[in-house]
Amino acid sequence: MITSSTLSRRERQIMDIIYQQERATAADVLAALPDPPSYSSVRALLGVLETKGHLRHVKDGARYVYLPVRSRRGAAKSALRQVMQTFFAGSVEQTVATLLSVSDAPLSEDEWERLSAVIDKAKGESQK
Amino acid sequence: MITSSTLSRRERQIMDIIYQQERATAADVLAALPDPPSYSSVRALLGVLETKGHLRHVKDGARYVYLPVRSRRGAAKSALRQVMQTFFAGSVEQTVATLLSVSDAPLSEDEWERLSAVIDKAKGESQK
DNA sequence: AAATAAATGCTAGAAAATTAGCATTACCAT
DNA sequence: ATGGTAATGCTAATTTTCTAGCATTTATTT
Repeated sequence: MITSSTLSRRERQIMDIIYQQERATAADVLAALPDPPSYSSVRALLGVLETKGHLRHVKDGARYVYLPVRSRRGAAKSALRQVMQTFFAGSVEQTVATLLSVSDAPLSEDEWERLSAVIDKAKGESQK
Repeated sequence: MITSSTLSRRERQIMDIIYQQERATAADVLAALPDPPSYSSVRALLGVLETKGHLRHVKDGARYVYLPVRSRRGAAKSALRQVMQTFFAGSVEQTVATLLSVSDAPLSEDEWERLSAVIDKAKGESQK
């Protein structure tokens, strides 16, 4: 299985950037990397990630645009599951509670509404 | 700042294990590591993590029990923030929605209750 | 079509992470 | 107290990761 814990430090940084941007060229990745290495290094790492099956690329004119092989949603679920297991002993409740304390700005009335709606909807789904 | 993206692969695995168990000896970590290396290797890595300031240890009889320097809650918040940024463009709402689809077993009536309570409580807090 | 710019393919070297071994020290049961 | 067990300290070697350079190919512009 492709779990983030098999990725090296740079590989993980790059995967995060590409998930965040959905798609990215070598130059995009370079621009977003902390302590950026050379352009060559970035390309080499993208090649490694492609070989390992985490990325694929499409051509856009002269250059490659890299895309994650795994869907964003799938990767997100794994990541959340991982955090939930590591820090909250698998408790959805605790995880949500902490999540609510994480956002920078307090949520607006509207956002609270939508959040409640999300919960109700999920609740409905689960009881079908 | 201590962000998980500065940790090497093994270091990250070890930190996860220790956060999950709250505290752990070298033997505990070894037992929990995937593709476990030798006992010596684990001890060496624990030493590195301690030098870098991520772990500390207390003595328990003959051996060291390692503890995270950073609080579990603090580390959890960072981890969640990171996932939220990477996969959900910072949207609490979307993150919660996905989180609800992650748990293995469907939530019980009771759990839904508590979840709603968590939301209401957080909502109350934010409006003080 | 040619010149230029910008991308890739490939290879090799440097740095960091990971591993293991051996000597030594600390604990515990008898 | 002492013999045995189980831990640590330290060091060195291997492996993996990370990096950069140069040759080549592809696209674009004039």
